[in-house]
Amino acid sequence: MTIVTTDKQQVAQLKDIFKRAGIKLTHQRLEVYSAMTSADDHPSAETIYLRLQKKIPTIALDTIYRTLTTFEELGLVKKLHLMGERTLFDANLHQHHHFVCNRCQAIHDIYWPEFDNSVLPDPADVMGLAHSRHIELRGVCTRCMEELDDQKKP
Amino acid sequence: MTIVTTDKQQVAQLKDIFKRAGIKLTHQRLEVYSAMTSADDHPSAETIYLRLQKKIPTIALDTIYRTLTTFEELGLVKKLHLMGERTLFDANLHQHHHFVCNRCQAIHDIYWPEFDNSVLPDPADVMGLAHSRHIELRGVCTRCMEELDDQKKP
DNA sequence: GTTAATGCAAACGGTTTGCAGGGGT
DNA sequence: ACCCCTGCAAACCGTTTGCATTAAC
Repeated sequence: MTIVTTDKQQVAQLKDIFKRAGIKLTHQRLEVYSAMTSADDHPSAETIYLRLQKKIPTIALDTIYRTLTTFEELGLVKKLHLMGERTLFDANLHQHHHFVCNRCQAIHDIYWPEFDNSVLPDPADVMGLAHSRHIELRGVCTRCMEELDDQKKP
Repeated sequence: MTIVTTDKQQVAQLKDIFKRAGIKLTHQRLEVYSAMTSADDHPSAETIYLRLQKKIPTIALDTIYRTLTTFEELGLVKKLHLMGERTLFDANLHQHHHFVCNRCQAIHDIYWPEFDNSVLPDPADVMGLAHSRHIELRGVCTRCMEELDDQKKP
């Protein structure tokens, strides 16, 4: 489900988006965006920071925060508030949901178009107009279940 | 959907629960529990703190945090991480979901047993065993929609 | 009387902000 | 040349923690 684009395409897209928004396309913003779209997990600001330090040793953590906030305002990334601790960021803009493993904290994407297109129950409909719907499943992931099984029979 | 119990029943229930857990039933814990079960919103620790200051002027905010954490470990309340900012607490233990108004930040409970009992899609099933499922709807509540309409036609 | 819970204050960690210098347009 | 963005450091705010006192058992 990952959108594969060449770097050149990404840069051209970004240049256009930033031009429309009237803000500058800096090296840091490019790298943060690249790190976000190439991430196959749901990184925190600090995770992006650590990953970029190899490429840009002088980058500052608050720049990551500012950049990701800018990206969110432009609709390039979404914030996730799953674990209650730090904010996570997601560059996957396709409608999807999340499975969180309570043991290893891994987060997996779930696609469920039948749910996305289903009609909300009456009580929810009366409450207002829902623009978005997000499911958070919590449990134990397959790998952790295997590890737990292995512990039982040594 | 609110469970109505008399104070005496609540105290008896709590005494039993705390005895089993081997911890003390203090005045503060009683009042926090009472404030939680009588709340018809989804209060933060600070909200509970402000509400209790009238009854217990010397109560401290960190006591609220400790108490609510204890309650959560006992399964008496649940933590909510909806808005990304502060943690909210919910004494409604019935399986339910939430509608968050993006305009006024109001949070409404949604009951949707058909969803709760529905079979998860294959991809989610492969990821692991889901113990809980929670939907977060976001949009504009009915009241805010009316207010927005009123602004349009003065 | 023993032990755990409270209140206070200080620490903590993630995030935000004020400011001066540097880089994009 | 202009102004925005960055890096640095300090502030910020919700939450947690160490410690002495107080209250529940």
